[in-house]
Amino acid sequence: MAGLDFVMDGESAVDADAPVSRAERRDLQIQRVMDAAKKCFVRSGFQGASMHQICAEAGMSPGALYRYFPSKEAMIAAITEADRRNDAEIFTAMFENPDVVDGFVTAAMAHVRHMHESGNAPLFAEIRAESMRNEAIDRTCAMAMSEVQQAFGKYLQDAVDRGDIAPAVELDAFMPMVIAIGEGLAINDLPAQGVTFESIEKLMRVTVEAMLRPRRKT
Amino acid sequence: MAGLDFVMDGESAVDADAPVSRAERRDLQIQRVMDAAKKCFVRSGFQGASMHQICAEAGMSPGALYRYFPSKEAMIAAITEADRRNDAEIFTAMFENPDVVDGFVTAAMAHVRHMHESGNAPLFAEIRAESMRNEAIDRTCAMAMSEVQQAFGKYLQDAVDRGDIAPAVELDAFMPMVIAIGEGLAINDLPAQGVTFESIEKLMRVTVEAMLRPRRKT
DNA sequence: TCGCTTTATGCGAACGATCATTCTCGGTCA
DNA sequence: TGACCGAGAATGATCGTTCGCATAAAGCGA
Repeated sequence: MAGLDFVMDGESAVDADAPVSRAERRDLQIQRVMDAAKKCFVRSGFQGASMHQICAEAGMSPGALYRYFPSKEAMIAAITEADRRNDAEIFTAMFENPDVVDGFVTAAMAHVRHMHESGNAPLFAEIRAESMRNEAIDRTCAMAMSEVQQAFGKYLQDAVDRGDIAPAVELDAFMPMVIAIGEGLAINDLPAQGVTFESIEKLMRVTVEAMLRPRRKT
Repeated sequence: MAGLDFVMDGESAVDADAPVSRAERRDLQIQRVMDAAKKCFVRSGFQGASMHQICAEAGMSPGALYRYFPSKEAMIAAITEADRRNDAEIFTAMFENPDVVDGFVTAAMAHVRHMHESGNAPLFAEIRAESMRNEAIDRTCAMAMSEVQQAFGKYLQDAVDRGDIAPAVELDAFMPMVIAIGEGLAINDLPAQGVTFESIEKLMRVTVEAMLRPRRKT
């Protein structure tokens, strides 16, 4: 009788599917829904993707899906936050590089690479468009990015204080402009247009160098 | 009985609405619909804005509106093309400036200014997001911009040939990158974030100068 | 370990609302 | 008179969401 306990059987073969607690399984299901939702949002946009499509992609019924997310808006918020937080993490590596220009260029290139490989550019464009009219999404973005922005500001200010760099404009103006430029690169997925990573990095280095250590006069 | 004809009453006051031919009136109505649609698309996005909302904004019934546009998709295409063409025109002034750096910076600043004043940034973001998943919209964008891009390429090539500039990377890579950066600036509406036009122009000039006339070595 | 209750999970039909679009018909011009 | 225009109800489809019900798992006193 005890031999029929399939839970024990599963454990002896692979521990990939069997020995999961209630809470673990729940997290797994949430992840499953989010993966499906992300795929649908990339394909059709937030408003364009229907809950039925997301259900089909997740292999789940509407009744089941709504056990994990109370509404479509909550799903959009969750996807947005996860995506923004993921992007933000890439930049944290920058703060350990003592050379500001090199640190920034390296981090930005990692971001470009990640955007290209993950195919998340359409999702990012969608998030950006949505955040301009949906204040809740805008706040979600701001929250997820605020830590990196603060760290970035401090990173730059330290470099200014020690005389390593002398930005062409005040940091208050510099930060938003760099972020804007970065977003442009993120949305456009240049490698997909045939631009080599080498070209991107070269031009980015020249640009950042000029912004942070401008020539005396013109 | 004739005194009840309010159309004739209007003529006696101002000639702004009365003496129009059938075709002229049709163009006027089309413009009215497009203005309303643009407003709704800015507010709610392409998918989020309903035809009923657009009808209400235009002060028109669905039956009337569908006399001028066969479908919502056609309206999206029309709005997209008009917006892209409008943006493209701003850049044509650049090609008459013999100084490439100054020409580009001046045109780009005009674009930033226009984006800020017209409040079209959300519409642009929406267009950009939509063009990544809707091939028809993508083609509409490409068509509207192709002339300016070609002219821009020629403008730069001429400057290269006469030794005025020496871009940090090949023009084939330079063009998409500059466009990407420009889109980032367009979406972010920096003046709305408190960044002054002076700061934007200064950093832009430093950047463009560095991209087109890079320092010898690093 | 056994039965019993409680809770969590999943399905899929069904809901009312809203969607883009069409139809019908009366009015207005050339 | 005939082509065009406009209103607004109506259409079928699809939307996000809910409901009822069945099953599986966890909790628990004995």
